[in-house]
Amino acid sequence: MTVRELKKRETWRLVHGTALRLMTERGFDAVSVDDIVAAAGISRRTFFNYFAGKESVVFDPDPGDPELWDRLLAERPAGEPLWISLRELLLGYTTATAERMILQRQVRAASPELAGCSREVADRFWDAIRAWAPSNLSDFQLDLTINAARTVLNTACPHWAPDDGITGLHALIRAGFDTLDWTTDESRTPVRS
Amino acid sequence: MTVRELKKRETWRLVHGTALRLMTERGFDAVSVDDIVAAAGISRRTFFNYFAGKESVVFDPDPGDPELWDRLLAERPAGEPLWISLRELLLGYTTATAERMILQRQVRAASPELAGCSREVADRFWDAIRAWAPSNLSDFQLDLTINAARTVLNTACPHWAPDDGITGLHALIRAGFDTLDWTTDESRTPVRS
DNA sequence: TAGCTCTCTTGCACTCAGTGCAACTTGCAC
DNA sequence: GTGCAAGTTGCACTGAGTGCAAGAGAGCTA
Repeated sequence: MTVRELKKRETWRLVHGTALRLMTERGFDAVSVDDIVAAAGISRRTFFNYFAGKESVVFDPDPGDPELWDRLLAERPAGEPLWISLRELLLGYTTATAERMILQRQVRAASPELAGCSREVADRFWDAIRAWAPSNLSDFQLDLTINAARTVLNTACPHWAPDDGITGLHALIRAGFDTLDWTTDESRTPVRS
Repeated sequence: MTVRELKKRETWRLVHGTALRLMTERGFDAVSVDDIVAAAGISRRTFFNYFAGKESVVFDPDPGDPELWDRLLAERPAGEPLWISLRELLLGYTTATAERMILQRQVRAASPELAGCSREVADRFWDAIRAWAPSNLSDFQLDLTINAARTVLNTACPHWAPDDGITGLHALIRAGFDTLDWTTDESRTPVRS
């Protein structure tokens, strides 16, 4: 890891942390990009080098996350039903990033304007899963299965009281996967070979 | 229907139609609000009286839709499993608004920038459904069920070739509801009494 | 360590979305 | 017709996001 890469990662986390702190205090709309860059001590233009927009600062994955995704995907045993894999991936991811999940939840609590914004977990994570998932499904069915998992998380988050800690979220995720479970019909349970 | 209400409805449809035509030709980002109001012959400020933002002009429900929702909800027989009701509601809604669905699909085809924007059917429609749905479910399970139906539609739309007409979309919706079907386990099939 | 190069940062000027306000116009009721 | 309420418009403003060109700093090589 070169000095440059290290600095970039540090700056990313500085800006990210600063922004989420301010937004937890005042709400998303009440914090301008100028507020963030002033508090973080960088220029306005640099902010947009790191983040495509103001929403990205809340929802983009940590620069270290792709490594985590690879590890989580590698841990899934061959032959596991896809629906179970998805559940375990989400549980693993939310465990490893519990601190961020709670922060994001607090920003949302302070920012009703973010309501319709389902991006709890980065798109790129779902893309990685889609590329990894078994191919014995049509494109449509694969997208549908993955989007259903996404929906479990997106539905669980607003019902989650972050005071309960990350285990509260986990309970909702498990309940959601159980509710939508379609592994009861063995004949259409997709599995990785 | 007073003259005022009639004019409002006409203006709404004029602006909506003009905007979607321009966006189909050039793409969402390449059409500015100034372009729309110039083509529709209204003032910039009036545009924002009708629509909360540029996205709203694409995704807001037609002023006549709430009437349609009421009719569709009233048509569902008592005792029908919720999952089936949701399927039929979506089929009914997309049939009645086929023309708009196709237009929206074309705008999306011309506007990759709208990709992450799952709003095929207005939030207010889902709110109406949530208020109507059976109460023998926890809040979480109800939200999850409704969001799962939403996910079927949101997943179906990008897989839909609008050249196939609305029946192409219907086939995908049916297939999606079948894939996620959890009425196979009778004991947890929610039903309206 | 001097010098070259490539990356990242910054300031500036610009476009466009969205809002508050006050003046004006038009439908509607009495 | 007069008066009120609803709808429209122009204007001036804030804030997000972008293109560009100049400058600062990292990293490599001799």
